[in-house]
Amino acid sequence: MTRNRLREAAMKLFGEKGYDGTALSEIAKEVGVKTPAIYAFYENKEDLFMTVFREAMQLYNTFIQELLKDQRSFGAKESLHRVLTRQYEFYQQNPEASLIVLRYVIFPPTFLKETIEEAFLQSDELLTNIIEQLIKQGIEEGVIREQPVQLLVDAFLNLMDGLSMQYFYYTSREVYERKLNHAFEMYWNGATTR
Amino acid sequence: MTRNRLREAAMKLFGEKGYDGTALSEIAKEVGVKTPAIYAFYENKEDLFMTVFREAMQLYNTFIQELLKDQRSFGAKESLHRVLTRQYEFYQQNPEASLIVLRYVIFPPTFLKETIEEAFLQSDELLTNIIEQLIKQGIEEGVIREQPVQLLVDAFLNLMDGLSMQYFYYTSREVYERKLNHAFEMYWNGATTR
Amino acid sequence: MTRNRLREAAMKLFGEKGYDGTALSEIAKEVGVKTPAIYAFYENKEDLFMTVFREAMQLYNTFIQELLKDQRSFGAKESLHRVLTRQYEFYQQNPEASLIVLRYVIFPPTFLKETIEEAFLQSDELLTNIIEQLIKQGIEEGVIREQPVQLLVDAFLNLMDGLSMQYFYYTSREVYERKLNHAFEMYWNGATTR
Amino acid sequence: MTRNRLREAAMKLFGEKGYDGTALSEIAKEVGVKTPAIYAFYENKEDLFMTVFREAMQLYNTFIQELLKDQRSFGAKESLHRVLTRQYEFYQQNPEASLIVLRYVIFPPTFLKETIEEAFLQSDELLTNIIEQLIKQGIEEGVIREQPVQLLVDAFLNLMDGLSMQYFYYTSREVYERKLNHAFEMYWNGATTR
DNA sequence: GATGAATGAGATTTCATTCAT
DNA sequence: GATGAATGAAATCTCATTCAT
Repeated sequence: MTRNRLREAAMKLFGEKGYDGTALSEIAKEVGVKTPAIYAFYENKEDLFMTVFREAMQLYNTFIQELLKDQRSFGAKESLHRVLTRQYEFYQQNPEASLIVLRYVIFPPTFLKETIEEAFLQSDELLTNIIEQLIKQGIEEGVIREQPVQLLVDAFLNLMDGLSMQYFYYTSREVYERKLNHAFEMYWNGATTR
Repeated sequence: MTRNRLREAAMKLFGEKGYDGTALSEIAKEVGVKTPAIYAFYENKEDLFMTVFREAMQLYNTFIQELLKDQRSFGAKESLHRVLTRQYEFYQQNPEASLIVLRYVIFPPTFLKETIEEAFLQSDELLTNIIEQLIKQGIEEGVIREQPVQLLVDAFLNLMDGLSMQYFYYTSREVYERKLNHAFEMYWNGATTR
Repeated sequence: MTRNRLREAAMKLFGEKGYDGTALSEIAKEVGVKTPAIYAFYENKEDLFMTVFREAMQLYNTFIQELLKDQRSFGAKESLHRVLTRQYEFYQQNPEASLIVLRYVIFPPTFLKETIEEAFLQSDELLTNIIEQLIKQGIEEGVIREQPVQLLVDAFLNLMDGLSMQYFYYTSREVYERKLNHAFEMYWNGATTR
Repeated sequence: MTRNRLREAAMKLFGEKGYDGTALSEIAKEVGVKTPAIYAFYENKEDLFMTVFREAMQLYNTFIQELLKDQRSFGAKESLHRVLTRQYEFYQQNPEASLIVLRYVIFPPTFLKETIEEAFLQSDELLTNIIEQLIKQGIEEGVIREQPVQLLVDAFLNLMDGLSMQYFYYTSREVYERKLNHAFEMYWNGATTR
């Protein structure tokens, strides 16, 4: 139990204050335990961090893999829009994991720059594939205008990245939802046949 | 001189390794000076950081203000596209300042969360105004289809944010330029009259 | 144990060399421990000092309170003389605590001027009351000549203060005892009926 | 000029905050000059302190020597009382020097314990002599009762020491003057023929 | 599993002092 | 005389980590 509570506290604090900005003692205190207790479960700070990061990354990966299941059930437009809302839901339901992923993908601590880049490229690739399929589906369906797939994919991924950043610095829910819908609407305007 | 070289070294290191991850001794060593020399020029670590952050923020603000000058000289489409390429140039020409702004706007050290948020909201507002004007101009010119301005603005800002994030984790120049152009093309498809 | 030994070493060194003149490393070394060990028991230097000062002050207060118990058992003359000898004994048996009280009552470190003044005024008041009672007792007994009580109290307290100072700069035992007895004899000459 | 202003600032600060508690930079700032300027006039911190201490000690010595001049002009009672009031005046007119003398006679910094003890014993001896003469004069005059001179001297010096201490921890003027007069009155009661 | 005690390494900061200008 | 720049030494304090219990 303590093991998990430590991991959760670490996830929260590493996300909020960063790896160097978080002392093991803070994590221990959050759990109501003394610092050395951490070493009963984790080899050292790095190990705890890696555990946390892996878990966050895995949650994120799972989320992306689940995007696959939805696919064929809806039309392309709804599917793409759902990708955005589900990303949004994921952020809301896993705020700490999301923060970790975002933070350390952009700003990895020196000692695991490479590990993180690899881990992330994988899920980035998977996501790219999913989007690509949805778009192809849309083209097949005739709702998306015939045009280079990469153009549509790049733009959509860009849209997702923009929304990710905005999620973490605009706190207001309404503002964010408006931005999400506006961004998608414009995208769809550009993508759709008319 | 030393004062400036310290500031530059600090900008580089705070950007790369974060506030807590950067020791004053590293900054001093980079400049070829002993740690206490820093205190001849800056009150303490926080002061040095704030100086660095303010400078970076000011460079960024200046960049945004200069976007204004371009405005009427081109058509709306070119103007908007130029906003993106100039942002790109700014990142290339001021890689350290950009990194600082991006990093600390999203992940401020606890002790200056508020200061940073304020500072950033200002330039965000200015940027929003500029984009809004360009879009209105485009509507007047008849090249942008009549539709709610906020829709167009939100989507464009989202696009810029997406590109900002991508700039810092896709190192390849070609990939980035492709993404920039694709994102803009899709945007313009959605915005333009046809 | 270490906690107490640190407190004792601190009491000794703070008394001898002053707050600013004593490095935590000296205190640690005296106890045979490394400096950071101090932080396992005391929050910081100030905390250690305050602990030490409070303890010294409390020893002193206890000493004063115990003066009360003696009271009625002897005649006024012997009682007053005993006050002096017991103060003397207290200094001898608690040389470090005495030094701390004396030193920091007169020369408090800036950061606790007020705390110390308050703490001291309390015991000063108690002492005043005790002396006052002894003197009234003496007047009742008829051994002290009828005269304003405050006159007798002020003079006696002054005498005690004088002896306190002298205790710390005349090291010789004989000299001190002579001075004590002379001072008291003269006092009594002035106080007594004849 | 700067030399003197530095000495004055040092006297004030060394008196208030102690040798270790006073940074050269504070002294310099008080004078409106940068720290290294001090080294144009004084070899180092110790030198500055010793200059200050010597000056204070010399003022004190001068004061004691001037007590001699008064001597035969008044009766013994008035002379002795004048010793106290002049000591009081000295404290009032030279608060900083007095504080220095008092502080470092009781609590010398380790590096000049011996120097200070010597310096002080001299003036202590001189003072003792003066008091002794006044008392002998009083006995000759017949106003002081025949009794061992040392008894009277010890008691009087004790009285002076008590008043010195009290001067520095009772701030109120009225209280101090009352205490002075009361202490002397009692002393005189014990000393005088009746 | 958990903790108290302790430490080594190192971080920030202060300060007396030097030196070239 | 005075200062700006710099430093060595050292002080306070933090923190990850170890180890015996």
